[in-house]
Amino acid sequence: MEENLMQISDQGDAVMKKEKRADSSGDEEVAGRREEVAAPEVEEKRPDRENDDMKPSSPGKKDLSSNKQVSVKTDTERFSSIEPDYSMASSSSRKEQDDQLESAKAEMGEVREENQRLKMYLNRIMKDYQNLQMQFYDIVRPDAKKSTATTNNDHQEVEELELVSLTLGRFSSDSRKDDKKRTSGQGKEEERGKEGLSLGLDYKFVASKSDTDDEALPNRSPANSSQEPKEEETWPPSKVLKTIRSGDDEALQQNPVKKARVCVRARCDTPTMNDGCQWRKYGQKIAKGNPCPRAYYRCTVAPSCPVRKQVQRCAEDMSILITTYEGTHNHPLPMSATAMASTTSAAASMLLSGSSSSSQPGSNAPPTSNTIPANLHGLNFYLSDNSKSKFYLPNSSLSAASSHPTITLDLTSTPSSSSSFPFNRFSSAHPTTARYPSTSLSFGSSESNTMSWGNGLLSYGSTQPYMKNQIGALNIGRPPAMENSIYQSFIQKNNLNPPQQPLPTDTIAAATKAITADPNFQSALAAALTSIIGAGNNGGVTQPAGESLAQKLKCGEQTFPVASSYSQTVKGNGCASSFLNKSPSTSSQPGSLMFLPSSLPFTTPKSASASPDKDGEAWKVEVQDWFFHKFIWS
DNA sequence: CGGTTTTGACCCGCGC
DNA sequence: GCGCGGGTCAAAACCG
Repeated sequence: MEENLMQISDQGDAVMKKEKRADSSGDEEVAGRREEVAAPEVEEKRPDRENDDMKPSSPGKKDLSSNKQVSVKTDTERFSSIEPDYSMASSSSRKEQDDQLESAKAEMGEVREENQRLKMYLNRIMKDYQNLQMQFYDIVRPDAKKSTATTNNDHQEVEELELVSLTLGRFSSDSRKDDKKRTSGQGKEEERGKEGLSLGLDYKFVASKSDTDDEALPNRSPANSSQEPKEEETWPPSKVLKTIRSGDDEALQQNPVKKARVCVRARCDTPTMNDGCQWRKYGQKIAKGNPCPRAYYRCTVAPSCPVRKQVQRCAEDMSILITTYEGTHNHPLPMSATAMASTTSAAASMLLSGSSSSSQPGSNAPPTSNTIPANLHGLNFYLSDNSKSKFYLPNSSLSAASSHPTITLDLTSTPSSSSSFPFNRFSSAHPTTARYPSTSLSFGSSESNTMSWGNGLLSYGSTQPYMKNQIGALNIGRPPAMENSIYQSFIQKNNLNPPQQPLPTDTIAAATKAITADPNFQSALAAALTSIIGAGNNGGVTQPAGESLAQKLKCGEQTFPVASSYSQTVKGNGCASSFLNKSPSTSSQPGSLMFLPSSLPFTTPKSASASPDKDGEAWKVEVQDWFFHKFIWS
């Protein structure tokens, strides 16, 4: 699975590159070369061309079907105007030119063949991936459900999950109405987040009832189940659009009922971790119980942006930086910032969805794992069954009084091995969140936490400009030299096997996003690749000048796996970096790694088809490992 | 000079 | 009502 998916990505990348190359070869590269190489021989080729016209499939000539051939002709004709110049050439040089033309054509043919081959690879890999994903669901879901019987619709539903709504923007919902509704009738049915995800990669569940729901509400009564489609129907895009139009900013701000916060714990040597956004410090306080001052920042990307963050060192471990995000950006974000923004938005939405149900007056239902996915499902997020069961809500007694429900993303866990990572979780114990209900997510990559985000928390934006942005959200900045050195020193200090790739700077975001994108991975991959390769040129919005992407973020470093099977098995070298170096998207941000799939090794897909035979546990571990490495190291 | 940071004052919610 | 603590404001200081 791990390798398979990586290969998918790499293959996909390669294919896309090839495609691009092939496509461009028709009009640019090859054409250009033709101008240099083929043109001189045109005149000489004229008899041949006539022959070609007479005998299109004449032996000895590469049959370059389609546009390339046409293009050659066109060029040939175009260059026929300079024929007299070349008529002066000697017969030997003509022969050379002829050979060059032949070689060029042959090369094009090879490229074409290779392209076809790679396409076939990609298709095969996609199929493998699908199969593996199904198997993965089969394996993971039982764990998630435990007592819940697995339905036979899983595969169907998995396929349905491939419908990805590609939108980016604020998605505030009329959740309060819904909440009221739900409160009265179906406490567990909250399916909408309360806060829109301005930067979230919205995965919209388009298909019919999802497996998530099934799993999310395993105990759901038939009546509830019957209501579920209704809930789904009450969440059509039109509603979203309406909400958007009506200005959910106002709605959000006018409803301070619960300002969800996303707390990110990560090991960070720098005063603040770089999430790609521009922040201005507007205050500092000594919080009770923590000698370290808490700094208050607000987003300055847009003057009216309501997003704020608090940064504070952990009292227990000064190396841990606790960053708490609050609010939703109301503006386009720099590419480098979309990841964190999406992450926090997703987490916030999760939290709101989950907490709201439990906080409903009269609702005795604790925010069990079942609740969350259901809530998320309706809105922008979708948690599959497995993730539901593993979603950890330590505080089951979310009080309605809490004004700041907090979800914590713990990136501080230190994996001792790829398969047994400590599951660091903390919640209300944390000073910043002590007053509020909290939800912990650890990205340290224990099985549960890793997969808890594994199903479509985030999806991919469809709008092209935003698509770029979203892809950018997957970017993993390559740390600058200084940072890298710090990281390396850390690795050395801890006697760790240094990874072969430079430290990803947007580790958190990348991990989160990638993890959350899992259920839609296939379609998203294709779309993203298409977008990236198609766009090719830039990474979208440039990094704000205030902070360099990789400047500070050194978070989650300890979550990096050591001597992973991934790195060893897949490729000895930094496949990610190798791709990334080639990535056209890196132009806008030197040193930035763009788009997650780039991290995937580009190797033969053999492991993909080989892995399905693994027993459940080993396979699961590998999957986890893959996720971990993929997201952390990409 | 404009933007950012610092820092004391102020506001507000909550608990007693 | 009062005190506490969190959060924000805004003037001054700082910086490039």
